[in-house]
Amino acid sequence: MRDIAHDLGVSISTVSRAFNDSSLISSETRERVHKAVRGSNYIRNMVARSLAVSSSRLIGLVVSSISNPFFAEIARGVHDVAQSKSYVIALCNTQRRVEEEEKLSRTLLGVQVAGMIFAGGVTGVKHLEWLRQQGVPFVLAGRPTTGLEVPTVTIDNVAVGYQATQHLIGRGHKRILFLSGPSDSATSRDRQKGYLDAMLGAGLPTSVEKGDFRMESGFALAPQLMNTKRWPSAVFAANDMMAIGLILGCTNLGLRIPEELAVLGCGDIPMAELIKPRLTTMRVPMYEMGARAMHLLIEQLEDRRKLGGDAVMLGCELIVRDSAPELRHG
Amino acid sequence: MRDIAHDLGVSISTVSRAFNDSSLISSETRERVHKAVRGSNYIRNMVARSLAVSSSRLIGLVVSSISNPFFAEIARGVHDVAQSKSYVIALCNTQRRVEEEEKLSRTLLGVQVAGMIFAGGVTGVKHLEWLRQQGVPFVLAGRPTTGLEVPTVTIDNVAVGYQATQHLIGRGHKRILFLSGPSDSATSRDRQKGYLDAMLGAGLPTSVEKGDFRMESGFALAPQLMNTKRWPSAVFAANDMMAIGLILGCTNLGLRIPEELAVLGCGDIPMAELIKPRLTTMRVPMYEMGARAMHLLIEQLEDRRKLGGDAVMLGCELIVRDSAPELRHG
DNA sequence: TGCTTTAATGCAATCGCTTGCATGAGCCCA
DNA sequence: TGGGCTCATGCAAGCGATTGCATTAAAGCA
Repeated sequence: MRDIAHDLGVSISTVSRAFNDSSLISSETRERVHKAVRGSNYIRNMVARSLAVSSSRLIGLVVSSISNPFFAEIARGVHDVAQSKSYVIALCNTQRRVEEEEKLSRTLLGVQVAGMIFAGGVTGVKHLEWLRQQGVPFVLAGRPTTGLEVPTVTIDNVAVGYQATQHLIGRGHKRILFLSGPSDSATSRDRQKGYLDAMLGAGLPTSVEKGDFRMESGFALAPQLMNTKRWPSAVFAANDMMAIGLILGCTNLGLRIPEELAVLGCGDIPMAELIKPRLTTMRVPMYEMGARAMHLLIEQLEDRRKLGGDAVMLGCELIVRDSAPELRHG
Repeated sequence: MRDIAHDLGVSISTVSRAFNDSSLISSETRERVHKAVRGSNYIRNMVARSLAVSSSRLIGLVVSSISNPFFAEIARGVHDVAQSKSYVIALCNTQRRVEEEEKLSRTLLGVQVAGMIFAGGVTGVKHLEWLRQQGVPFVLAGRPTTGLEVPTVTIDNVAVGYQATQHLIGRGHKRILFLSGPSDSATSRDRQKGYLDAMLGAGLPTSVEKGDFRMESGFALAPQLMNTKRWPSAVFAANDMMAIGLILGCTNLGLRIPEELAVLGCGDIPMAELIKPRLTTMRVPMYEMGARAMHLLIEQLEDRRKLGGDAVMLGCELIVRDSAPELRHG
């Protein structure tokens, strides 16, 4: 920057002002500076800038498991809008270890991140309170707010469960089983609530089987169903993996899907459209979740008043494929 | 830091030296400082430090598509070793757009990254030369070196193809077909070379079918095979998706796997062990690739002499499952 | 005791950029 | 013509650390 100032015969301040689009500079000079910069291969030192203005354009993104495709999608959403506003993101992977999360927060504060986004993971309220006290804006993506008033973007899982169940009911199914996730999963509980609401609302009998989100529990359900005298005509699984397991299990036993059993999943993971029959499922908009989270953060960053807890809830989209088609089979 | 210095009645320099484990300080003072720091909630400002020492502990990680599980695994590998050496990583996603890659490089240079890792993607030699000229250490992960002498970690795909084919040959297969990827894929070409080497070495006839890495091309191969009078006894597919497509296609047509056709894939994507029969495949160590890349980078960072181009080639591990088992069927 | 050596500390400049304030040039209006 | 304005620019003091050099105190040695 010194060099550029010197070449142009102006002061360093002037060059700096040109960069910052200050109104204290003539547009003519601004142009001269920009031209000179393009001509050189000067790259502005953002570290020095950060120090001077004591705020950076770094955003800390704390993810509980980057190799989980869901979180990778969130990361992509965050990244894309960050980039469009010329923020750069510092990625941290906690692998679900709480200690990591706290240590990483300190590290991120050390590099003076302008804000943070927590996706998944298990940060305690205490930690979040400490964070707020440090004065870093942050937003939570895809996890419940745990009591604290904090900007959050989540999935409305009750609505998801309700909508999915409605689809099945609308196709004439009467006996619909819900295959849940582990009982400590808020996600699963909410989806189950949506399921129950829809069933009770329609005056239908409910029936819940407990799973663990892994494919095996879907697979294991298949023989169990067939031993029942009147098995359900449809199953709504709390996630896609279990739904896929169920499909595989049924196919294995010669039960035809969707003719003899409709299966509806939740998530729309890539595998959903690869399996035969292709899985009908609720698409959870992870990318959008990341993007919205970043937008929320930017709002806070640009307008410090808005430290309040806007909570945005995203809905899901039903993706109708073959395992629970538009028209009822059989 | 000023506060701490003041509280302890020492100078700022002393505190700084305590942090840096300088030998110019008594161990007693060092302890006093550290204790005081633990007591306060002071967090060292790494931005200021970076400016002063003109080097940061930020590593730029440029990935061509973070939502691709392969790259996510690389990212995890990079992240883990970075974290263990207290580097923090700045993630950039290019979505395969070359312009992005160059713009992002500038951004990363602007935040004074200590080094960069490029995973996947398509950076041209020109850009790499420019980067080197800028004096930033960098390493390439999972892409060919394109002529320039640059530290790189890649998969030895020729060896992979050879090893996979050997496994099939060792199980008594004589007619083995290779299902290739698109012809502009160096990865596929190398695996094919390995296949050819192994087959010719064993005096067996070779036969290559052209695919495109997508599941469909595997699926489409199935009927094609069955129309052949003597179909091969085994297929080695250049990636898992095609192998899975092939399995689905065969199952669809009633061809039994592995009894009537053995199938061997490449990649070991999560789906590989979910499909029935579970896919025998070559595991490509993406995580390790990221980790090694980061190690290579750290070497350069800590010892500036080593700007040379160590190229490490990772082998793959054969994961024997059901689609091409240890013992020959049929 | 007096002088050299060594170890521990403080001072102040520096990293590259921002920004409040001072300065000076040109302009308008009385 | 001169005083007040506005506009563009430069000066210099930070931002929060690091670090070469000076300084001081303690210790060693003759």
